[in-house]
Amino acid sequence: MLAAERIPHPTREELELGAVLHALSDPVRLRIVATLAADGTRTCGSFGLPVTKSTCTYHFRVLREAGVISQRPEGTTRVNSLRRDDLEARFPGLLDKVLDAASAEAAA
Amino acid sequence: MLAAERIPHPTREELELGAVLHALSDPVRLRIVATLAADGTRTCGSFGLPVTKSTCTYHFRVLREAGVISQRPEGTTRVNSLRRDDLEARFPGLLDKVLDAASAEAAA
DNA sequence: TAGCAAGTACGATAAACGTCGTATAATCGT
DNA sequence: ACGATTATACGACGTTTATCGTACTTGCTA
Repeated sequence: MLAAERIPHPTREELELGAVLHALSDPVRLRIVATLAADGTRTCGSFGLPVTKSTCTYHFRVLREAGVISQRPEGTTRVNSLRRDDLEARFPGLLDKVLDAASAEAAA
Repeated sequence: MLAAERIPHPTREELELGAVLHALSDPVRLRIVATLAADGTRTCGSFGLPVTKSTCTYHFRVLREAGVISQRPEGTTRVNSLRRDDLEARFPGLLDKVLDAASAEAAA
């Protein structure tokens, strides 16, 4: 049964600014995105997030449904990656500035 | 009674990315910000927003408390303006990219 | 094949959000 | 002094959000 093969992702054209900004406005999710930006692809469990597994699932789903990340099943895990190209195509420069802002804030 | 003279605004240093992104993630508020960006300073009532007055008050308050706009009482109205400089100082380039993204989305 | 590890599904819950309506305050004109 | 205008305050309301715990599924591996 390869049902998990079909995890729904919005297309590039379907990306909505409001949903993206909302997805990025949560500290846990912003941390996921920043980690992913620095470090390529990661499984869900490898982030050391201060929340339970089910809450993780929830946050990854919010990010995926907003089109910020994509998830690909691989064995029992899911490999996450940033949808840099799609975000850049739809909202040029936005992701980078958010990431800059996040590290600027962390440095303060 | 000049109590209304002291509307609380966060300082530049107090701006938080999460709060700013959340403030910008609502369509009504994003429209307020876009209008303000295009048009300098405006009173609350002059936006033609599709919500009641009390909801307007609410949205302007969210934007002000996030540090996105400032409000200055003037007669019976409040004059709103974007806190461009503070946002730019704290999160360089962010506001412009969000505004670009908003108009890109509107054009699609 | 039996167990383990990684995630998901689902239900519960408390808090926050966006909206409204009504009532109130502050200021300007007349 | 009065009314009109502009906006806030407060309470209500239904919805969404972020969180958890428990139960389940899936695939690897010993």
